[in-house]
Amino acid sequence: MPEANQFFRRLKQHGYKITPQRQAILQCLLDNPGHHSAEEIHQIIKTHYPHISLDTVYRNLHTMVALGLVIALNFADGRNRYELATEEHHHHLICLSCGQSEQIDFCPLSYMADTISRERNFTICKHSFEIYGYCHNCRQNQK
Amino acid sequence: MPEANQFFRRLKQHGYKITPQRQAILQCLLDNPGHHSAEEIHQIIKTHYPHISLDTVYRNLHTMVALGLVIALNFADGRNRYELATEEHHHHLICLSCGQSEQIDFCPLSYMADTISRERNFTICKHSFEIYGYCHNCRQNQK
DNA sequence: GTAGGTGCAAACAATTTGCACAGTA
DNA sequence: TACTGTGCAAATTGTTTGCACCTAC
Repeated sequence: MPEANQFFRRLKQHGYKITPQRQAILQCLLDNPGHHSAEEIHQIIKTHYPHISLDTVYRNLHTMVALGLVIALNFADGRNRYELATEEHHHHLICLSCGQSEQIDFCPLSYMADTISRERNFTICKHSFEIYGYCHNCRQNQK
Repeated sequence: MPEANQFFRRLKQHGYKITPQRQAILQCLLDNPGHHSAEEIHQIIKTHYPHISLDTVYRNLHTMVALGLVIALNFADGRNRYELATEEHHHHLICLSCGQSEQIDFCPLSYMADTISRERNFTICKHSFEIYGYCHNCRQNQK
């Protein structure tokens, strides 16, 4: 696992042990680009590592977010999604019918961040920009 | 309640009855501009209408969102916020420490909506754009 | 060997639902 | 009167936590 090593190194640097569970979670995120819920990640890992518990997935995603290895997204369905922090920064078009999402490369914050920090005296940590609606396929099927 | 009548009319048009609970919820949103969680709305109403149940608040907010009278916002803390659909469209700066929010009048979608609908073949229903960080006060206090 | 990590089960918080009764139209 | 709406309690969903055992280092 070539790419994975940089993540293991960063875990170690912060005093975290490299357990098989942590390896599996990172490998899963590397192998499956895009955002996934904790439940999805758990299901994917279980196919080749049946004994991992959902709690462990949550716990480790949480620490990986805290270390900046992983980014957490909150979508409108009340379920968090996670993706590797290395992925290009982007936002999403999310279909309310099939749940599929496409990327939007444009980020409004890139134009606003400086102005907001300065004029509003606000330290920006993270942001969300997601667009919900119906994709081409689902619109067709509903007619 | 002058302003409230237009909402009652729209409920009636769709075959919904005007119950005191529904009146109280709408009045609460009219009297308290901005977004509030279901729990907050329930607490506010209980001060002068002690017998309303939280379930009823949820149920009615849900139908009001479906009718377009109310808008639901999902913030990062996993609790939905609701505001009247008549309020000026805006987004938020949300402090991760004190939870207070300020409005941002700028909406990135106003510049992108047409392009996305056309180029991505996507029917836009709603969107989120919220910026999280630390407000001036909280940054001061943490030092 | 030892501290941190895991799995299990139980706890939690936000929200939804089934059901019998109550209240609007 | 008829049927929608309500309150209560219980169920559900996503996530967190306490605890005893396990394992990476």
